[in-house]
Amino acid sequence: MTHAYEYPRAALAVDCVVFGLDEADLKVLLIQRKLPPYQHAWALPGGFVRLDETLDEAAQRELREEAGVDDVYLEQLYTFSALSRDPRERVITVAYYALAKLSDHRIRSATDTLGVGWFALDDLPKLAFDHEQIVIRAHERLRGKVRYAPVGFELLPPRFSLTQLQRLYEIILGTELDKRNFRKKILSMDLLVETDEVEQGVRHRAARLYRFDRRKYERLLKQGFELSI
Amino acid sequence: MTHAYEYPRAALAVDCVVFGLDEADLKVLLIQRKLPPYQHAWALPGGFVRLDETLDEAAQRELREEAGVDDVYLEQLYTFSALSRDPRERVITVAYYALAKLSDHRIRSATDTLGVGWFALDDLPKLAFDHEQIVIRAHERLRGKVRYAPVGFELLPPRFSLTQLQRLYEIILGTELDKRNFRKKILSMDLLVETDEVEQGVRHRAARLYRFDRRKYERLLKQGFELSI
DNA sequence: CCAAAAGTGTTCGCGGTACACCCATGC
DNA sequence: GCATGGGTGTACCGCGAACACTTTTGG
Repeated sequence: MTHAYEYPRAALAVDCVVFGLDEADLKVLLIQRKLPPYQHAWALPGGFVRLDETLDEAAQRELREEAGVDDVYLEQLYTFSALSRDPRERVITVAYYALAKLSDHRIRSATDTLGVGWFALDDLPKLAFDHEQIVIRAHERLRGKVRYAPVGFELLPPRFSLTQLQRLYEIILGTELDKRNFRKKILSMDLLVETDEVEQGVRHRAARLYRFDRRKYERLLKQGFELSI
Repeated sequence: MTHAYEYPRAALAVDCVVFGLDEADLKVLLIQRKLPPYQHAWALPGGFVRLDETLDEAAQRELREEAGVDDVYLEQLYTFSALSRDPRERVITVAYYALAKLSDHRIRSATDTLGVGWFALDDLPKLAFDHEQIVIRAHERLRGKVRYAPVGFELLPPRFSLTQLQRLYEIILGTELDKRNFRKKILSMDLLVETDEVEQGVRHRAARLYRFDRRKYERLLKQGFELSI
């Protein structure tokens, strides 16, 4: 038997919502489409899945090829299947979201795109296909996840100040947090290690830098510890 | 243009983990395969997606056709894409999980299955394909979700006793709960309405029955209320 | 009257929250 | 010396946790 199923098949794609964080905003990486449909419109990086790769691999490949993004935290989000989400034909897309350290990425445009850019989440251009919905879903997931899993660190450099970390939570959760309470809580979890470095190039007192102790977190996880912000 | 993409395509399927709850156990609905591969093995209900239906529709249709299950809470879980998860050819499957009221369902077997049955989650037979992994993932999701969303009620009859509800949480979370604390907490949320009915046919004091006030829950949600068990 | 489960309150300790001032540094 | 953000402690309150006995009902 060569085919389990001989009916016409939908095409299968992946699309990625790559988040990045700067001083003030959560940003999303978009590419500008070179070809129809939605020619010249901004869209999520993504493309069709090949027969010899898993979905995770397809997502990573597309990020690399289309945006020059590599080595990011990547997680499957949801599979979108509305009947006419692609005007050409039936295309079902498995959406992923990724967390990138903005500073890391010399993002670049690829051959089948016009450009690549970071856009503030609350000021996105009009997007191709159902990509706006996908971004909304990704944001919801990130908001939920950041509270009980240590994913926020993926958006920060390896060494960061407590103020940076607090701002991360404030931006993602959309709430203000009390500085003293935040520090007490975060430090009491005992998952941050104080380094001997301080912030550079600021014109006020430099903040101490910390790093996240992933090993310790994994150890605590196995003992039933549950992170919660 | 008829095709966005002319390369060979993976087949796309859906598979459903249907949970049900009895006095003592969380159960999963399985069907016995009539045809190869994995002939006679137990498997999740599921099948290939048609071009004219969304994934949600495909999942509902398969549940109806293969197991006679209708009108259940259904939620997309994860898309599985390991290269040789199906020995015939490349098949990617979108997994769903469903919550059914055990009493409701006169489950029945369909023409391309040998039988249908409920199996205790911690005593499953060997399953076809990667279905065991899918079940594990579904269970994790249910455990997580039940604590901050009112999905447990989907497993209970419309009117239930507090003891039934407590047992539900104990079974899903795998922990014992204190009766007095549980009642205090649940009732303080003010989401259960006391009915004037009591349990029938027990040979001890009959428990009062409650129902979940979904309207009120939706109203509170909009006001920023967050359920938490 | 006996077995079985329903139903009910109080105490204690911890963790969340509210809140304001001094300190270090660069310019 | 001034502007800017870094860094710190305490008091209060509410919620979760621990814990045992009486009541109701059917058989």
